[in-house]
Amino acid sequence: MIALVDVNNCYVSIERLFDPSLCNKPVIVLSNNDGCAVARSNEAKALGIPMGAPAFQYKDLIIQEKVNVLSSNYPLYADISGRAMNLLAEFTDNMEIYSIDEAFLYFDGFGKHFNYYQIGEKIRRTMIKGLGLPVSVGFAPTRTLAKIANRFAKKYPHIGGSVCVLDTPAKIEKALKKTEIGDVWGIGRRKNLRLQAVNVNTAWDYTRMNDAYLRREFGVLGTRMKYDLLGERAVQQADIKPKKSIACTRSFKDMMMDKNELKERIATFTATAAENLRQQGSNANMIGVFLQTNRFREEMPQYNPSFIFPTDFATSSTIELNKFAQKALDIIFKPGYRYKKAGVILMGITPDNARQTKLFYADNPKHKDLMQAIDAINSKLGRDTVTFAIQDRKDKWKMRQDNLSQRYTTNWDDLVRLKCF
DNA sequence: TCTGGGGTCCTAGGACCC
DNA sequence: TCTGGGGTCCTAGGACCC
Repeated sequence: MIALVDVNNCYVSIERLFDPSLCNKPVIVLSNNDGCAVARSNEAKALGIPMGAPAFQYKDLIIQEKVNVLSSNYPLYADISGRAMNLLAEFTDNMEIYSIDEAFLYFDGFGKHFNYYQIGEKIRRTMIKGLGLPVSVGFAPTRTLAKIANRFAKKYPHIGGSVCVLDTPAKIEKALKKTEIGDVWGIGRRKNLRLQAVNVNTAWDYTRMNDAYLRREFGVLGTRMKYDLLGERAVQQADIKPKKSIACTRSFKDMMMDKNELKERIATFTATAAENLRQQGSNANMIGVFLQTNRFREEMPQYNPSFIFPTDFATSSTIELNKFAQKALDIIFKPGYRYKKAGVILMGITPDNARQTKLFYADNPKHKDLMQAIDAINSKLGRDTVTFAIQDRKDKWKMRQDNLSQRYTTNWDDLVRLKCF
């Protein structure tokens, strides 16, 4: 069996750990620049605030219903997520961390008569007691079914208290018949529409489709999904692999026209991406840069250029990468447009120990030591202690974060304070 | 006024090889 | 009139995930 464990309303639950007054109240957490709702408490969901809702469109409802609105605090969420994963890792020797708030736990070889409800309950108790986070647990023979089991655990918490076990063909069939096809893991908006057009409305309907048709219309993923839904493992566990692309992209608070300001942004994005690249011990062979105007302002002229530069050699040096990034910017920048978003993407990533050397070009060997020194200082004394001269010292580009909680677990100055009465 | 960020995988088609 | 067969690699774009 495979368990999918996920933290309920993850970011909201984490905020509640440090501010219990948020419990039992509608709460939403917003994306960068306080843009869209990316996490909602059950109370907020009940008010009809959808996932990804732009905050300004729900302003009236938020005021009227006294919805607590928070800016996202990613360093805090990443730290708590790490602790949650450590706790979960105690339950099995084979765990796949799927996202910041979910993990697949493999219970292979535990036998038919193992009591999965009990282990599910134990996981829930452990997470509440050890960390204060509410989780849902879904058990099933395959990953796609475990996702469905997890949905049921959330949807019908009275059935065994947020644990759902799909362990017999009869239970699986019943669950599939009750699951709309659009809610299946791997069916997005497009495929949902195409399936409904041929009268496939539930996950069960999908398993009744013939293989050749699924292969032709939905590719290999289409047939794999069918068998996964029937309880045969067709969707394999993902290995832990280094990333194949590393990006740093941001929307700006205001639209931007000045090329020098964009140069600074691109340099800063490159520095961040390169730092992540070095952290996984890799080098990049290509760097892509893009600009975007504001797509929501249709009356304004639109321009969304991008350019991918092959670097002359595999490198993780911020200095080298930024040279290419700036060249790319020179190529795509056109004056007169108001840019709303920009980004840098590192691609063609290869590990440090499998580096293709070039005959005519080489990395400056001094860069490696320099980067190591910079990374060491920044990791010890805080992000952005050492930056490149082209980078602004942040103040100017501060995101809109009107309701940011403290970095309770990642910054000494933000530790929780207790008062003695 | 205001609308996120960071990833993965698959496929078809082109270009190339012997 | 008529023009093989069997591959690999790369890329852009689409679709999906949280």
